[in-house]
Amino acid sequence: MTRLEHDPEFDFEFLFEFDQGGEAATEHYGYAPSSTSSALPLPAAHTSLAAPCHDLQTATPGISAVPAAGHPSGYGGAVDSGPAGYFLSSGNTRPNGAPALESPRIEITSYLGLHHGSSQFFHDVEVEDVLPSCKRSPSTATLTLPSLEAYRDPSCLSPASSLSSRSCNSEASSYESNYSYPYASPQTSPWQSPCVSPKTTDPEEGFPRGLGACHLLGSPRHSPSTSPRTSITEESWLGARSSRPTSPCNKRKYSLNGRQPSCSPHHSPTPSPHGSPRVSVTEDTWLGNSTQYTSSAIVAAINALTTDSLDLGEGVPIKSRKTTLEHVPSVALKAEPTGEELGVTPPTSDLPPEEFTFQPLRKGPFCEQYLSVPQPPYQWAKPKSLTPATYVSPSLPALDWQLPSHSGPYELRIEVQPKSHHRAHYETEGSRGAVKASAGGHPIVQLHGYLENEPLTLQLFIGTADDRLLRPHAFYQVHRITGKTVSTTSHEALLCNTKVLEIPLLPENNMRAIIDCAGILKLRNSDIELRKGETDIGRKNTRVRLVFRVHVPQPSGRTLSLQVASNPIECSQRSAQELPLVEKQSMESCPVGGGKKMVLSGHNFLQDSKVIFVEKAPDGHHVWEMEAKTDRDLCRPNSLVVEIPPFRNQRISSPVQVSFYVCNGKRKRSQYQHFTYLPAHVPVIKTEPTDDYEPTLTCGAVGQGLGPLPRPCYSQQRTVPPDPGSCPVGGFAPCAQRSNLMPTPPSASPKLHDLSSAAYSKGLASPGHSHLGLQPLAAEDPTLREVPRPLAMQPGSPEQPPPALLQPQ
DNA sequence: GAGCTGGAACTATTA
DNA sequence: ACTAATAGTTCCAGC
Repeated sequence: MTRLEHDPEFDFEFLFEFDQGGEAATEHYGYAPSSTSSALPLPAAHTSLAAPCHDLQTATPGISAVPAAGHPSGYGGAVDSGPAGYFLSSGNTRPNGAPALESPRIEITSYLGLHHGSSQFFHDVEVEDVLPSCKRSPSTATLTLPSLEAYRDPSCLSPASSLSSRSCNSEASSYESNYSYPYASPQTSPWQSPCVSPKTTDPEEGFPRGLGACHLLGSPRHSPSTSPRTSITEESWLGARSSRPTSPCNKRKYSLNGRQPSCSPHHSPTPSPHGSPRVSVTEDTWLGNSTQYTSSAIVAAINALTTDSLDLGEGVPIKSRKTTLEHVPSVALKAEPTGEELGVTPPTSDLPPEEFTFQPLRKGPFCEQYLSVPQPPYQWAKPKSLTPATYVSPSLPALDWQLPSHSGPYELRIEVQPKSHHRAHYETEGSRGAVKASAGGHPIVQLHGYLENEPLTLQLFIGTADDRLLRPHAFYQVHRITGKTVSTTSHEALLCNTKVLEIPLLPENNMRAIIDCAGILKLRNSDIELRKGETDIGRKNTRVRLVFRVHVPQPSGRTLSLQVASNPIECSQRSAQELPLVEKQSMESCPVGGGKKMVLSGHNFLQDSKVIFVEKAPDGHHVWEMEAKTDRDLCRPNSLVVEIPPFRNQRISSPVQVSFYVCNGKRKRSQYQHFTYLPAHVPVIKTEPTDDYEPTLTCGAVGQGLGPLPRPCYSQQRTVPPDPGSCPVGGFAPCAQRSNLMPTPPSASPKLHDLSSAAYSKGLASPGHSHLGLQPLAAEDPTLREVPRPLAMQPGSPEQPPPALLQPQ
């Protein structure tokens, strides 16, 4: 097969149509309700993505399970003849403009709530938003965050709540910064978001829409008020701490050593992330300040609540929860009342039927996921403070979706890669600053091909750097850095447990952004691993990537989403100091005979470093291992010259993908790097991924500016099945992630593909599959997570197969 | 004084 | 079960 044959799919893009026309929606999946879109300036539409996007993704599983008569699930939902996907029925819009869901929707299983409670939640919020302002419930102001806090898992909040991150502040600061944001204009503001009601008259109007309101950016931890700190009294703060799960206390015995006097929450050295802001925010303070809060603030608060709920679902570390349980009585008491206080009112008749359907889902499975936690009494539908315009439909791709880095004239490229090492900070620490570039300065990202005058929003989140599909990293979160040294405005958003930094991409800057505002926060493994549904382990899972996304509005009203991931970044202090790291290799392949010299550049190379070539069987075990000769004399801490060993089989007929790693000791090994042995006498096959696009392909958009060597090679980016022919997708070099890194080959003219029904219906057709099949199963369904992914889904594969082909098996 | 950093102590986990 | 090695967290100190 040839790639060309599949180009259309290969290059597929995620085109999200806001359905302004109303019909397109049917063709593309999951889309923003026309109403919403119509009300919002295009730019706004993409800016923030929102939770909604998660809705889709999260919802998918559940939805897909349903016969979905005419209800395409989320993005993939497109059913050829069916009604517009998800929220798209153009003709079926709610009074408020929000598209009405079709009856079948009821079939959505609770599953949605289970893993995507957040989305659901968002959805609810959105729904609420849709409600006329007159219907808003004043009760919003009565939201008793503290109670909710009790449930909240600090860890979940940790990112935001962490003192170190000064989330409270940062959040607040975010808002503040937003105010100052030059592009606050509703029309042009990069922050604009479909989520935010354009009609808002709130003071915060200038503030990045969507971001504040929709995204919760306002993370719960962040006091809605602009000055969280002030609103937090010392007492409340301490109190909050006390509630902290303080995992360390449970584990550590510093007290015994005298190092840490007490584990008492009150004395906890590390202010509980969770605690705090929320808990610390007394009703009084909240209410008191609330007056100054705009609807956005309220939204943020609501979001916070939602976040909590989310946390309960996914984000809340059980450990924390356990702690909470220890205080169950109080918690329960608090929580219950809170719900009451919240004045959560059951969905009223005002709400479209569709929206009601969500109720059960949310409460049921969603909460069940957190068995140990008392169920929050509050109801999702409650928040009604949002303006109609704030309704946001789930339209943007979920964070764990694999998106291309370029499409048509557009290309999102990392002009300057981040350093391969960046010590992440814990919540208990102060910030360790922004991620830097290896040559000094900071990473730079630029969107090429965009000629409009409308600013866009660049999103940044911390993604994984393992061999699986790129997805938000469970143990790391992006941390917004502010200060004199930070020149780039940014805003924090929280999407389903993942912090997203939103940075303006301005035409006057050539759509180029210097990422000097992004730090990395490390969450305690124990907190994350214990949360239900989390299957990833934190131990030795210390590599991340910066993932950038941009949503480009298309003339057609659709939105093109592009994504690019940086080179891996080692975030562990120890690993960074001890483990060898290969950043680049001078060659990607050579004939089976070997003998050629390959230069590795990276870190922590020793004269005693060994380079081991390995061929792995599909099941992971090593079929062949060979130590390559290294030139000790040429060995430098940052470079190593190695002679390619001959492959075990000199008669291969097709390229064979092997791996190699640098070893400094028993357990000090670098990540696997990939290398391809080519048949000795067979001409290089054009389709061989590695060779064709060598220079650019290299990590495509990602690799530039890294040095003399052709390209950085990271295992996760370049994994090619040993035998291309065995690829389930037949010829496609299967690799979702690759797409992010590798530009389309010249021969394959980029085409703007939208996630049309055609493409997605295939993948979505079968119930139970995640939309597009691109979405990491794991993220959605723990059970699926355990299932080994077919090679076709491996990120490292050379090319990204069509969505339809990437379905999990 | 706060934010960054580099180091290292101390605990937890794994081999 | 015990010990050593390794990894994760937290704390300290200097800039």
